[in-house]
Amino acid sequence: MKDEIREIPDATVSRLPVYRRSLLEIVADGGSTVSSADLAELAGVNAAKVRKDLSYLGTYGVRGVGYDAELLLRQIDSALGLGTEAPVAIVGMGNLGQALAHYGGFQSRGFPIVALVDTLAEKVGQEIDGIVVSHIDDLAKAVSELGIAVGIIATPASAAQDVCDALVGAGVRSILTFAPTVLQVPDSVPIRKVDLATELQILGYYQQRETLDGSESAGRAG
Amino acid sequence: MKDEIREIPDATVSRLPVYRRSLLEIVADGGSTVSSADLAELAGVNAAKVRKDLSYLGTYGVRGVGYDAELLLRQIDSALGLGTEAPVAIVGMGNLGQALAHYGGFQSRGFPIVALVDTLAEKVGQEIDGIVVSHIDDLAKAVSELGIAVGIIATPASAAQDVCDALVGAGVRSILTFAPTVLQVPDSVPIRKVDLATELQILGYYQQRETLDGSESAGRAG
DNA sequence: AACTCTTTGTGCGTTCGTGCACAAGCGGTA
DNA sequence: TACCGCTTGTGCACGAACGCACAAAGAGTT
Repeated sequence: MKDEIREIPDATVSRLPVYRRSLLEIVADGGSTVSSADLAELAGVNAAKVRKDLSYLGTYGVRGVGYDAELLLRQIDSALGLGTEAPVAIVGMGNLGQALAHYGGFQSRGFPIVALVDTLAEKVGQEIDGIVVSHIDDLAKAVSELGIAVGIIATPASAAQDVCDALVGAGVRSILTFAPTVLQVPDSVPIRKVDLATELQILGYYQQRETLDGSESAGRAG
Repeated sequence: MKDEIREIPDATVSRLPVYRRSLLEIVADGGSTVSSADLAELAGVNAAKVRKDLSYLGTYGVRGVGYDAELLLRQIDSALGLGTEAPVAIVGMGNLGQALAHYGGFQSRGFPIVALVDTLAEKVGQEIDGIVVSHIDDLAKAVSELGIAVGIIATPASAAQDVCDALVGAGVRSILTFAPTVLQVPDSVPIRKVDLATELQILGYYQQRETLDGSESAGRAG
C-alpha cells in the first residue's frame, strides 16, 4: 500500500482514462489479454507510447503475450483513485448547470451528483433530477455531510472566483470549472478547466489553416 | 491577405482564446494599452510566454509601451478566423445536446446554433430553443443551406462515429465531440474532444497524489 | 532442450514547450 | 540632441514528450 507513489507524467495521466475506456470495451467483448498494438488502435495513439505509459503503472505485461485486460484495468483504476465513488456538487443552476445535473455520464462512471447549489433564492428549493437545490451558504455542511470530493463550477465567469473560494473553503478536494475565466486555487486543490467557446475558437484556427493552405495536419483532439 | 500563414505552435493556439478574453476585459474597462505582464497576470501565465506567443502573430507591440489592446484583439481574432460568425449544428438531442442547445455561451461568442439534429423520430420535429429538430438524413441539406461550419457531437459513444462520418460527408469544416470515444476523421477536418468523465478521472489522479504525498503541484487546467 | 515467434520494456535521438535574461528600441524629458 | 526608464522580442539552455528500434523474455513447437 505504499508502492504506488510513482511520478506519472502529466501527458500519461491524461491518456489513462482513454486506455481505461478501451479496456472496458475489450473486457465487455470477452477479451482477456490485449497487446499494446490493440490498445493503441483503440485509443488512437502510438503503440510504443502505450507501452511506455503503462510502464509507469508497474510491470504488468507479459512479453510475447500482452497485458491481462482486467488486471490492467484495476491498475489504472488504482492509479486514478477510482476505487470508491467520488460524490460531486454542481454549483450554478443556469442552463449549463441544469444540463450537467441531468447528464447521466457522471453517475454511471463513479461520480454521483449529490448536491446542486445556487445563490439565487428563486433557484434554491427547486428540485432538479431528484435533488433539491441548496444555497451556497450551506455548501460547507453539504460537503462534510455528503462527503463531496469534487466541485463543478457552472456559473458565469463573474461569480466563478467566489464560488471557487467557497468550494475550497468547504473542503472540496478537486474542481472542474466551465467558467471562462482563470481561477486562483491553492496548490493542494487540483483544477481543470473546460471552456466550450475556447474549443470552438481553437478549431477556428485549424479550420482556417486548412482552408488557406491545404497541407497541414489538423488540430489534436484533447 | 496572404501574410497570415505562419506556423503558430499548438500550445500557443490554445492560449490565444485566453488572451482574447483578457483583452476583452481590458477593453471593456477602458484600457487602451496592455503590457505583457498585465496580460500574463490576467491569463495566468508567464509574461515571457505571452510575448513569445504574441510574436507569432506579428510584431504588434511597442517597446517601452506595450500592446494596443484593440489592435491585438483584432490580430487574435484574425488568427482564429473569428471575422465572421461560424454557424453550428448540434447532433444528439439527449440531455447533453439539449443542454448545449440552451446554453447561451456559443451564440454570444460568434457561434450561433442554427440546427439541431437527431435520429429518433420522437425527437425530430420537436422545437428546442426556437429551432426545430431535424433528422440526420437532412443534415447535408442543412449544412449547405445554412452555411454550417462546425458540428457538435453530443450522442452516445456508440453512435458517434456514424454521426461523425455524416457530418464530414455533409461538408462540416470542423468538429467538437463530447462522445467518450476515439473518432476517425480525415486530416482536413480538425476535431477536438471534450470528455467530462475523463476530466474527473484525471482530477482523481492528482487529488489522490495530493492526499498521499503532500508536496506535488496540482494538475494543470486545460 | 533448442528454436521460433511474438510482444514487452526501454535507451536514445529528436522535437516541442518553457522561461530566464538581455540587447534592442521607443517615448518622454531636459 | 543626449539621456533615462520601461517594455518588447528573442537567443539560449533546460526539461518534457515522442516514437523508433532493439534487446530481453515469455509461450509454444518439435
